[in-house]
Amino acid sequence: MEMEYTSSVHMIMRSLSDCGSSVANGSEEDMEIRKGPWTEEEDSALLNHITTYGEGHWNSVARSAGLKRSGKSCRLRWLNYLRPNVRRGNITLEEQLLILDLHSRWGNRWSKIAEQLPGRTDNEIKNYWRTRVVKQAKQLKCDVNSKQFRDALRYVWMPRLMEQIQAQGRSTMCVSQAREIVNPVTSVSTASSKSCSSFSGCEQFQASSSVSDSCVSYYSLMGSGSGAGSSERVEKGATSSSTPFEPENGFGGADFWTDENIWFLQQQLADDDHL
DNA sequence: AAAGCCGCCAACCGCCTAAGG
DNA sequence: ACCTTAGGCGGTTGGCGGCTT
Repeated sequence: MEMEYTSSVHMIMRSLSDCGSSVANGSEEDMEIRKGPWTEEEDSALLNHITTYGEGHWNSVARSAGLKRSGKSCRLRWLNYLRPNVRRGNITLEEQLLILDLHSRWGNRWSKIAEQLPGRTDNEIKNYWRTRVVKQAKQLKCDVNSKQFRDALRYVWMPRLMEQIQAQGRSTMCVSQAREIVNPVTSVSTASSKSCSSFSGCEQFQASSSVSDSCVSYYSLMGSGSGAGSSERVEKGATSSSTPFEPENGFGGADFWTDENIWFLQQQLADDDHL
């Protein structure tokens, strides 16, 4: 990989010197930096260039690919869209669970979280968090950073998510593993309505900590760590993607934050207030 | 059918850090 | 040691499309 990168750099430098004169003699107009949505032509120019010379040295890439874009813009377009194995479309329940869990551990470290979800970009995870989770926090009149909301996520949402995952009839091995770790005494299927009916008294969860570990191991168990091998690109608006998680019935992409679940959580928060 | 609203997401912006001169 | 540049990251925004009235 490292060697590949080095040789790519070399090739870029060479291609740069090839087109250097045209850049040097370019008019002011040519130097204008384009902004806004990328065109198909730009995409293919960037893709072709990276396919040939490799990634990195983005300012050089922008110039030598003949793009009137900033290096940053090229990098972002590559990472978030053109890169092979980028997955777009609905975040699966399992991914939601993992995001919630990792966020509880690492906070807004989006790129770090994204590393644990192969094919997902930090941008997508960040968007998910802001458009779904933060929205729900507002709806619940909670500060997203408050202990109350964090506890709600950990002791109510996450077990509920696991229930729903289980309800899909998939990943039973992992869910049972997670159940063991989350609550060695009480099964999660009852946890959401009993042991998690109040956040107080759930300290043993914190002590035993980790849904995280189970999530991560779950993810690798399901084979996502391999990079999935699928390099198809999903066009804007498309929701399908061939992921190890996606059930045939399409439920995997379903939004967990349903009215029913919000109502449920509100009940839990209300109960908690009364204690 | 049209207008207004809202949610989602692609892309930009600004800041920070590391590397190189 | 300092300055400059590039890359990376998180926050923010603008536009598009779908939904509601």
